Amino acid sequence: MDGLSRRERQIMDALHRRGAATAAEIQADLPDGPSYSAVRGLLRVMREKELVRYHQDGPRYVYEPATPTEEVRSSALRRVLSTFFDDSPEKVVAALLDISSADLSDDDLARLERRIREAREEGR
Amino acid sequence: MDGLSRRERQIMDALHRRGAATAAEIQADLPDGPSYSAVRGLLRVMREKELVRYHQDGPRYVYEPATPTEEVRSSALRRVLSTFFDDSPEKVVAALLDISSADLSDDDLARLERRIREAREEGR
DNA sequence: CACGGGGTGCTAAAGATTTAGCATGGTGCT
DNA sequence: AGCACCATGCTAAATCTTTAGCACCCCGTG
Repeated sequence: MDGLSRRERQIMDALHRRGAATAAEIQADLPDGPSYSAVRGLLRVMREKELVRYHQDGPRYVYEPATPTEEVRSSALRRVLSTFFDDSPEKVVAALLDISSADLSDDDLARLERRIREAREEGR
Repeated sequence: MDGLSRRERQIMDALHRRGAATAAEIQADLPDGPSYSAVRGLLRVMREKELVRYHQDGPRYVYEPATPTEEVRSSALRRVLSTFFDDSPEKVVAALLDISSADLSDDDLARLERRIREAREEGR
């Protein structure tokens, strides 16, 4: 079985976004309001599949992704890069600016610019 | 029903990557070698759900995504941005450079830099 | 013309996922 | 102690996905 089911993905997303969460918090993040019971059922299965880790926090479990967010993050980015942007980082940056330029201060942009300049200098 | 099933996602990915494809081409792109028949079954359902469009090309159908790639693309990026990068474009750029700096020529980087400078100038 | 090849549609069954609901256990409060 | 509350585990059923396989159609060729 390759890949996650729909709900599993939603849960993993919530977990990566929050870092760690209880069943109730996860439930709150999921679309179409599944029941609490349903969420716990899912989590049980995901525990068995080792998709999530958990540790006890007083009376409840706190879940977190079994594979570190950094890892998943770069493969997610890679996937987007290759399926939607033709493997062109430039296109990603363009889209990124499109999406969020409204929310970017001049400082933010300056920081971006510097990042790239640094990469350039390193590369020579 | 919100979101796609596992196979549906795989198919949509293939379609976005290729722009358009026949059932056989799609099959070739899918993990775990599903049968041709299975692929067509999926496609039939997806047609009904209006996830894909198709048009006849001689004897066969050529499929394409029902919603234009640009749209999906930016929501995919948004999703990654928010679930993995804390809504910080800068972090995305950093990761992007990490992932692909090997493949980026100096020119590429210069182009990136310019893009950002332009955005900056526009914003003032 | 008959046949093979490659496409289509469809149905029905196998398999996964997702859900509800019940049983159980701990904690804190009166 | 007994109750309410909030967790947990589990099973069994509903639902959705995914698959195989058959029937049909069109086209090119021997």
